[in-house]
Amino acid sequence: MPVTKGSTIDPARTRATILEAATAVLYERGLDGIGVAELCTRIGVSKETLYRHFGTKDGLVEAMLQARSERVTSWLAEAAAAAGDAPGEQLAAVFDALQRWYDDPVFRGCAILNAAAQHHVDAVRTITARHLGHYLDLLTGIASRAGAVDPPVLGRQLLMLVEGATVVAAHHDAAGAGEAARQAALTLLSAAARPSL
Amino acid sequence: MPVTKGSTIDPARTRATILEAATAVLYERGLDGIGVAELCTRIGVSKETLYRHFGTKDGLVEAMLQARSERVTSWLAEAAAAAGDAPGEQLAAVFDALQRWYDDPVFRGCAILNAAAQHHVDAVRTITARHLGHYLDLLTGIASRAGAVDPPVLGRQLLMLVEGATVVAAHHDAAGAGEAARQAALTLLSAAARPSL
DNA sequence: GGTAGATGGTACCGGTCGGTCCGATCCGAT
DNA sequence: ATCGGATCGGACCGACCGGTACCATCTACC
Repeated sequence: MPVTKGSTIDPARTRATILEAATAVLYERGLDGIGVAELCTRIGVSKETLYRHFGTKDGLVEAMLQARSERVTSWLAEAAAAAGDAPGEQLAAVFDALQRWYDDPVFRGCAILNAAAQHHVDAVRTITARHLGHYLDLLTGIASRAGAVDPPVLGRQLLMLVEGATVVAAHHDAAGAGEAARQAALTLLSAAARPSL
Repeated sequence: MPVTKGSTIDPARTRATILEAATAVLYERGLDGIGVAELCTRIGVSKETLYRHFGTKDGLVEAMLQARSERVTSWLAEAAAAAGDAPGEQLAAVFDALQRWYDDPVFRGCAILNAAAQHHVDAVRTITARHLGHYLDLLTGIASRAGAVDPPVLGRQLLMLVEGATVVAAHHDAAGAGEAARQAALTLLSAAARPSL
């Protein structure tokens, strides 16, 4: 957790290190749950360095949420891709990946949605909307390849299952949330692909 | 018992007024987005009165979330009950009620989940879990009366749709979120009630 | 009219907030 | 050997935080 500055003074590396450590601490404590001073001691960096890299606390938050969105989105997309070409398999893989996330002891819900729930800054709302948009694209693609009658609608319903499962896992009971959502998702997928049955 | 009434101006009414006004302001601004001083001027009450009724800011927050949970839960239950005895109709009524909520210009997601996303206090987490539990009871009851093979599982899946629709409506696009979720819910209900088809 | 509780208004408290600044130190390149 | 950028550690700032104290005022009941 302390700054592991390799052999070089490398601003880019310092920035990345701050980002990674700050993400963990702010996720655990909440954006307003820790001040900049304590945050800096926890991640082992001076206030001046943090402010030189990110300007303001809000700047750090935005950079961190943006990075988190990209990481999580590609992580889900890769989980789907690794499951092969069958849309049903890809969808199941997405929810299996989510369940693994829910089982992480530090899981506290989606960091981006948590941030949007408390921070009214426009930049955060923009990042959040785009984040959900990326999820929607992934799920709509699966719906489309499954031959759904109305892929955008099914994609949206699957997005609701993803987000709903995350909320339930975070605030009610994480055990089996991913599996329950996966089963519901596959039911919707089948019904949409063969509406006559 | 004749005693007790030493009161004069009606503290209970004052308390209720504070609770109602504070709910609106804190929902709009976020729990940490406004200080007690400004909050008091906004709701037209002195700090001393507020602190005498609720002890601390956290006390106010907890009382407010508890009241909100009860109001919203009974509101949804009544919407379902008003739809008659058919489980499918009741379920549809729930999502129709949600869509009306989403269409409110001040809609910013579920106040209770928003609070839980930022506040790590145990009392808030407890209120949130219980709140979701009440939703779950309502939906599991519908699932059961619909003859679902496994009412608890279907109830949980329906809960995910409710919460997912709320998240999507709050942070992505409110238009038609309730309708999309309703359609998905009815599909799940049909599939669970007649698994052989 | 007297009295007691409820309230408003306001000054005040210690602490913490986000953010700035400066000197000392470290490091890689020259 | 030296120099310049990156970093650290901490002092410092004004503003605001949640919370308390005090007092004048108001209102309902006697």
